[in-house]
Amino acid sequence: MLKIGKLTDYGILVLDALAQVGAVKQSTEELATATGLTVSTLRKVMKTLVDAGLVIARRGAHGGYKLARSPQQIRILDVVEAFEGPVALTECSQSASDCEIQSSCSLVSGWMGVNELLMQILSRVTLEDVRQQTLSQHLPSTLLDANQRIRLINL
Amino acid sequence: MLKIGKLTDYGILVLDALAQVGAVKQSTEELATATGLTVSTLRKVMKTLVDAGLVIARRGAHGGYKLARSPQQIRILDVVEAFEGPVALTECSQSASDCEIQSSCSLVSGWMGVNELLMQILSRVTLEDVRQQTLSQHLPSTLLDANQRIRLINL
DNA sequence: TGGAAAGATTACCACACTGGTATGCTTTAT
DNA sequence: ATAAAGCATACCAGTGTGGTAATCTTTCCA
Repeated sequence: MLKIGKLTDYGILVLDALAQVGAVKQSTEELATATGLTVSTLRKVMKTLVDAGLVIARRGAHGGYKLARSPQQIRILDVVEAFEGPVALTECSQSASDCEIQSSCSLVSGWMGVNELLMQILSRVTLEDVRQQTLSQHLPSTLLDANQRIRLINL
Repeated sequence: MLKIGKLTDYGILVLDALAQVGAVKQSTEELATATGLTVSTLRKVMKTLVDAGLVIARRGAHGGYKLARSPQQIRILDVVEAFEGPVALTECSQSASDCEIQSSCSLVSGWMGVNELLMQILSRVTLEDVRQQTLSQHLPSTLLDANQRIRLINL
């Protein structure tokens, strides 16, 4: 399935909600109703978002959350890495040292390339792109045919 | 971490081993020693590979496995989908109907775009690419800078 | 034609991870 | 001082993954 976790998805959801209201601070309660998440779950999400520096929190009375920077400056990669850790398709792409299966090591650099490609994609898509749904319009599947592989890779 | 499962990794490993010997059939035992996997684990991997039509099996005495087609014709996407099922970053990208959290639905088409992008990448990288490690040479990270986002997306 | 070689099928289990929830602590404005 | 609000921690159930074994079926060949 190659999926991201639900928490990551929730993270985007929250960021979207925060982007919607601009610079206004939002409390946990407000975000809960805006996103449909429970307060408990939200807390966990917010912690990750704050730790990653994507959201700024203000404690105490009249506190709340707001985006640390504009939606155009928030890369999907940042969000994914905040929740899932470093993008590493295989164990080896993460720490090249502790390979259990020796023979697989010959393939490591091949996987690294794929990994790199995916990261390039995720780092080029921003929260704003996802919010505005611009990607799907720009990407009819007929637009890219098999001949364009080299161009895509060499860009 | 956004990782693929170990079994998927093993799958690539096996395909690599099969590619190495060309048209010669390989038995489970031979593949086990070639890959460093146990026979039991291999059996599970082989079933998936055969079911997906990536590998052809011949039963009975003097049986064995061989690639169903050339490494250039085996897309990484095929392998990933064989082991992981359809690529779907979020639940919604898979079946748009059963959205639990209503508000998230506004973001679905945004995610679909990202999903589509990833699939495009994975469908353009072949087993041969990974084996020859051509990707990493073609992809110094300096080659793609932030300005090229639009070009990548519109390609 | 029977036995050996080889793949196919099924089932089971331990472990880790994810998602969800609750409980209590610390900070800050008024 | 007190209430509002975020922070930290811990716990638990369900699920998925990876690993392994036991048994069945097919095919070749002596």
